[in-house]
Amino acid sequence: MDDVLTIGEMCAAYQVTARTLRFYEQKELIWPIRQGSHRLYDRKARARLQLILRGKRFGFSLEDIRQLLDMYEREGSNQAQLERTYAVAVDRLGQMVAQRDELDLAIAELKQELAEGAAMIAAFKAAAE
Amino acid sequence: MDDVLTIGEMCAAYQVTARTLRFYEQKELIWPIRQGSHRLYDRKARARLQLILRGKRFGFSLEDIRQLLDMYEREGSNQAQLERTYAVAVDRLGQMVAQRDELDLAIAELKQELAEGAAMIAAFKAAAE
DNA sequence: AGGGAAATTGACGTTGACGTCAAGGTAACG
DNA sequence: CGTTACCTTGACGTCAACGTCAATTTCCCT
Repeated sequence: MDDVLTIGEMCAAYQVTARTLRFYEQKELIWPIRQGSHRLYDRKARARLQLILRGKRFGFSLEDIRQLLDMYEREGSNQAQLERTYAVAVDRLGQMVAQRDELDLAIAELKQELAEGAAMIAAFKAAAE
Repeated sequence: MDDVLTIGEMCAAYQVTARTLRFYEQKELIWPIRQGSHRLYDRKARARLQLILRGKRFGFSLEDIRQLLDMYEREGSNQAQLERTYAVAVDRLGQMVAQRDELDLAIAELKQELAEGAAMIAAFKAAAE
């Protein structure tokens, strides 16, 4: 109990499967310690996993996340890289807002159709002649 | 010019590729007229395509759309089927709302991080130790 | 020492919605 | 009649993010 978790404990703790953890490792998103052939996840690895899961909630792809993590792992205080990271985040935010607006629109439309009588029914009826 | 469009004209008119149209046909979403081996899209086919594209904007899967279209093509005024269609739409609306709420939350979080200084920067720095 | 639980690597499978050739058929224009 | 543009079918490829075996180790407990 040296502040490291086995893969099974990680699964329980973060609600992910072992396959997922190995997959992230293969994709170079995380590097657990090796004790023999077994994996052990220390604080750093767990912090990275948290960020990965967080990034996913924000809708970043795993590749986006890898790049973001890499930028910081490599040369944290580099101003240029810092700005690029910021830009990536702003960009993603823009996408998210756009996506939400579209979704809002679609929701409003669908709601109205449902209110107007019968879902897409009127529309579908029209198509069926 | 008998109120039918060739596949190429359809592509231009609806901003889809020929592959997409053939794919929809293969999935039994649309049935263009055949003139020899060539396809011709009449008003009905075009109406169906519009509905398909519309359904996609609502986030329905092609399979959902096929089922919805089928229900109405087959026996439009069947009360049971009508209710099932309605239920599908309500269900989908629920999903959309849930998705939007999640998105709103994520947007708020990301915005705050950006405001707090440096995107996911603080977080990523922490992970890099 | 034995035996079940937990881990390992490797490799192929899945899902959805098409993309991308390849190898022709056909139709319209001059 | 030729050529060029458009169309056809068929089949395999792609992308993301894992799932699902299978065949072995390795660990922990009694």
